[in-house]
Amino acid sequence: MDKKTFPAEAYTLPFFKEEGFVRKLCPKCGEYYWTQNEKQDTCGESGSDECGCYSFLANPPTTKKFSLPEMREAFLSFFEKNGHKRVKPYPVVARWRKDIYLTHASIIDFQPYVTEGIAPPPANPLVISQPCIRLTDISNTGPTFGRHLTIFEMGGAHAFNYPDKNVYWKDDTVRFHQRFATEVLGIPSEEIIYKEGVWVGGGNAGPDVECIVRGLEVGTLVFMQYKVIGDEFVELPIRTVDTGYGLDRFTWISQGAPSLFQAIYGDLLKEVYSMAGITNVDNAFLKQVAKYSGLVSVDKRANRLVARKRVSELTGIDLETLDKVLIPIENAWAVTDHTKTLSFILSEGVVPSNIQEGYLARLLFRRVYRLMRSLNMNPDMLYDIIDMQVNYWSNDFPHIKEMHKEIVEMLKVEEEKFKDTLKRGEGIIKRIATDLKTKGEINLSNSKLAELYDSHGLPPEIVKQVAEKENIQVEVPENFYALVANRHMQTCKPAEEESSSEEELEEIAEQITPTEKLYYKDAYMQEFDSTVKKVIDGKYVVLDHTCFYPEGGGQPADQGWLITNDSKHEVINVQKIGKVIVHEVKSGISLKEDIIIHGIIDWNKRYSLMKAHTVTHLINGAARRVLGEHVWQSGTQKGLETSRLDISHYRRLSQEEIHQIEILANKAITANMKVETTWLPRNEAEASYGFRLYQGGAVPGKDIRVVKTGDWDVEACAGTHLKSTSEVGLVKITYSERIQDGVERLGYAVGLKALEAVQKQEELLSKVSSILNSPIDKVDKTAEKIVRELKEANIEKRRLIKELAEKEVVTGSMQKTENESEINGITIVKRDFGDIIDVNRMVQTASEAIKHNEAIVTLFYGSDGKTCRIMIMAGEIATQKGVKANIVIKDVAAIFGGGGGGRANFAQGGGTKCDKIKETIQAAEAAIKNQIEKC
RNA sequence: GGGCCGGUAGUUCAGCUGGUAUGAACGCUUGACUUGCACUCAAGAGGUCGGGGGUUCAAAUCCCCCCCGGUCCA
Repeated sequence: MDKKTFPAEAYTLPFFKEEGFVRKLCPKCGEYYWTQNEKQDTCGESGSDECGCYSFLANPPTTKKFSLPEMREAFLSFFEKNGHKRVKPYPVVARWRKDIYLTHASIIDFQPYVTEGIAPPPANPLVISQPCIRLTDISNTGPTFGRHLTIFEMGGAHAFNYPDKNVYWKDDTVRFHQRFATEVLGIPSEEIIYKEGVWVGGGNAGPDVECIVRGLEVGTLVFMQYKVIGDEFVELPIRTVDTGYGLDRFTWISQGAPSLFQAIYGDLLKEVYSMAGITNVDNAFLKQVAKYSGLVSVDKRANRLVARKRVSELTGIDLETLDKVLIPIENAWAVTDHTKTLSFILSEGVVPSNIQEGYLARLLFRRVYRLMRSLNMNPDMLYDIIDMQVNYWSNDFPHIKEMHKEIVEMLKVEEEKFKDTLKRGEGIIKRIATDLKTKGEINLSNSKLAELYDSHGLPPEIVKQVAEKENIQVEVPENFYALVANRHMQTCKPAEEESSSEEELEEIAEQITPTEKLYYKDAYMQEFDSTVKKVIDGKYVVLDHTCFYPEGGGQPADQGWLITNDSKHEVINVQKIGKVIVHEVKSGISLKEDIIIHGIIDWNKRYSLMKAHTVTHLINGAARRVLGEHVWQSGTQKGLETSRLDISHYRRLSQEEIHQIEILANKAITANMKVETTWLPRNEAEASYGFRLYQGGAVPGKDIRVVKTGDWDVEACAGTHLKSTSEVGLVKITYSERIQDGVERLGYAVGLKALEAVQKQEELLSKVSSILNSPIDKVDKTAEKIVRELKEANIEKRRLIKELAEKEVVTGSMQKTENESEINGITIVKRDFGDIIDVNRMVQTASEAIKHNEAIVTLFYGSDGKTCRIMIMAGEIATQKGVKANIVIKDVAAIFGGGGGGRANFAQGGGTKCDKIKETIQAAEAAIKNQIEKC
């Protein structure tokens, strides 16, 4: 897609004119910018185009130094004074959205409900300081001296302009920025450059201006006003002012520190330095490099090396020195940053895992672990750093302290898992090394290196370390991670497909007025009268209002009947399409629009599902109480027989924990708690109950249905619920399993079904007890004994076969059926095993015979009428005399319609033409004789 | 959600193009020799080859489905 541009008018604001800003074209990067400084001849931004370099180092443009909390407060109160309402930060885990895992900008908090006009903003205009996590910047964290971080605070001043209500737009937005920078921070007006840009993200777009101060972009003012459809920009009804003030960057320039990390972390960073054994950090040196650090940008395919070379040219410091001094410091910075990110993510109950947001936590942890390893730090120091981070940030984010214990616990479990992975990996590498050495190779190929990372989680530097101990050379290519990405490209298949009939239904449903939902008015309503609004394809029926519950939130759809004066239609499925509820009936040909019907739902089914749904909330609350605050629902399905709830947890559940959860849930049932459902505006619901509401994931809409079960549990939930918990009667957890790393599934039965489940277990136990002929309280001991005896019997059987074989040879009991002939001192022993075609028997007997006499060849065969077997074994001497059993078998097996193979001293074959077995054996005998004679 | 790797003795793993798992090492048992801190030697025990189908005379091995574990990426 071509890069879109906006005309100059889009950026030409009264403010610029009034204040004497002029629009210039930057000769280096080719972008337009606005400045009050006549002499300014580039946009000044320190980036890969080298339009400028940092000039705030040891020379802050502000009148005083700010700490991050001071900067945050200055920002918030400035906008507060200017009509903005201060809003509390949202979580860093964006559970209210299904398209992303993490909050990576302040506007994320208000998408999509506010920006699309579905729900009103909590205030308008508003101001917020939002902790944001950007893992895309993970490899830049460190090398860019703090311009990139995985976690930072975005100061967001937002205004939402509706067609009938304009708050403020571009001009005021830039004025606010200018005033904040000059009046509050004291930055000289002519030092602020506004660079024109085009912002595109999350399906929206609009012009933006980037605010540059002494080489560093400190803020971006975005004017979201388009929706991106294909190549087109389409006007949005709501225009959103989306400003991002980089509070960490503002803090940095206010202190003029060599790096942002020093400005933000202060003593905490010094502690990390000392743990890493980094002493005497040379700030003058750092400053020299920092000046040009804006040129550095590492992405997946490009590299640190090119940027380093350029910095080396500009500073005149040789590459080796740069690396030697910088790498440990950059790593220490990254450790400091990543541990903050981990503290934040884990404090919100993300459990490290191999999927979804849990994987992001794992990625961070493993990176920190590796960085610490490269700094020769003791892994235990991680917990000291985490302690410091928790203390450092809990002043402003108190919930982190509350989760301190759980954060540490999860990290400890995660550390064990990574250690296991590494240990496993070492074994794999060693084996590969031995393998390579036997082949006479000394280099590990790039593809192997990529495979080790991709399939076994072994980072290249660790592979290198281990392999080189084994004398295998490893060259880690610069584009290593691109190689890994390529592996994925090659194997990725495009997946698509969406049923067209569903789309059709959606289109039709849009035309119909929303169905009134009687099940929300009264969940206990079983019958109703209604009018048919629409019949589609003779089987999809839309009513004026209904108490049929459509499938959703893990609760299956209701079933029942739609009855007219002269017909009865079975409802087999109910779905919600848009705002319309569609009943699928077995045959609805006779249903016509506008006729009155009487609806009856299958109440037994529905009532069971209501019990299951309410009990799911109770189990969820119980699990949280037993296991901790990191427990979140990650999936659920209600059913008539059993229901299940998947929860996040970092360990397998013990039986004791399961029993504890079961006990608590049953206590909650007997506590006879009221289940209250209320519709609340999104903002209000979030304010009263927090984001824990979103147990079932993102919930659409302006108003949210809140289901509150006494003081036990509160969730946003669309399901039908009991009035009181005591109606459930009983819940029995029947199983638990691990769905994914970090996700445990609990299965349970409710009410009478729970009793049935217990009775079934009982029946099973008594059945086992009667089979074992043992009293119930001793079945375990009896079973143990029986299994042991069975094993012993198997062993005995094998021993007996061998013994039998030995005896047969010794006593010569083979005589009757055997048939011996001799040639050149080699005896050929033929034997028909009759219907025994168990090769093992033949083998045992043959090997015993050969033990006694190495100068024989056994030619054993058998046939059960369907298949026949032939086996030849030759003793040492016979083999020397030229017997090649495998060749004989291969040659003759065709005669009885089969094949075979093996080695010179042993071969076997089989076939299906059992009537030809005599012939086959004769041929085999002849072939063996032939081989011996020829030798 | 997608991709990749793996599941064989108590443990860590071999087992190539189907043809005896006399599998290897460590651990275990017994004996001998020694008694210092991975002793040595000898003998021995130990395996529904993750589960279920299929192909085949014959499957740990090939094909399909499922289960379990690991891992990378969204």
